[in-house]
Amino acid sequence: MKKGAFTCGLDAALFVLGGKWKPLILFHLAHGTRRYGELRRAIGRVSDKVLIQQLKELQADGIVDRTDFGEIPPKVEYSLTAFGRTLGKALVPLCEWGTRNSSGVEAIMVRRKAREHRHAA
Amino acid sequence: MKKGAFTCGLDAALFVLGGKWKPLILFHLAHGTRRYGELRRAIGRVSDKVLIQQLKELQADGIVDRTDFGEIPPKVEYSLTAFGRTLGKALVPLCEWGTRNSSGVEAIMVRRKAREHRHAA
DNA sequence: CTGAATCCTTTTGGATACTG
DNA sequence: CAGTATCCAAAAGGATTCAG
Repeated sequence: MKKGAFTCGLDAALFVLGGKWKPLILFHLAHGTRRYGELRRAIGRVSDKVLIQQLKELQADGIVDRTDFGEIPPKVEYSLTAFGRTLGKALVPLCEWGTRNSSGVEAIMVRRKAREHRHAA
Repeated sequence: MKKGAFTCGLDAALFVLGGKWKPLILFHLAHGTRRYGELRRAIGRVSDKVLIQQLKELQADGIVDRTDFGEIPPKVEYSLTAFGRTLGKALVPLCEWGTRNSSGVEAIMVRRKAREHRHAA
């Protein structure tokens, strides 16, 4: 490894869970194994394409496990690998921060939308 | 507040630091006040436009403070607000995860590039 | 039910040149 | 030094449709 690819560990972590829905996937799988449709409904408004794509990446990256029961009708379960669980744990404080400051963050969201709106005018 | 805008705190936190360089900005400012050019050099390969844009958002969101000394030549300093520091702290475990698993993450990066390359062929 | 394939829109980031 | 303005390329996400 000739060069440090990342300036800090944060970069490395964010590189792994870059993708709009990955953190949410981690969050839901941290609570247990989920079937595909189950996961999709839990996350809500996300397209199959994107969900599948991100699940595949997480799988290729060794974060999630995919178990295909090879049956008809199809049944596939997703869960976290041991590695994935360590990442999930590192995510907890951030999750707690968001929970503690949820009202503050929602205020931020409102202000951002207001700014965008002004800019659109 | 009729609806929970976020399914979990994680979403809220990620909403705030969404943007390629924001985590890195947090990281560098967590170690102290920085002048604009200083920050830019610390981060490395980032354009003025994007850095300024993200700094402005972080400022509008109450994460960073901007102090313009109103002098010639221009001198502007950036630092974290108290709120920003709490977010910085929540980021630490993730940073540590990345550091502990840096080699693993670099391996992931290599494999991803290999996949992209294969796909390009 | 799980997922692949295609097309399309939006968003994001970057290069460059210019200003007080 | 610390930005601003414009233009542009790339990537990411989403809608829809189809298949085993």
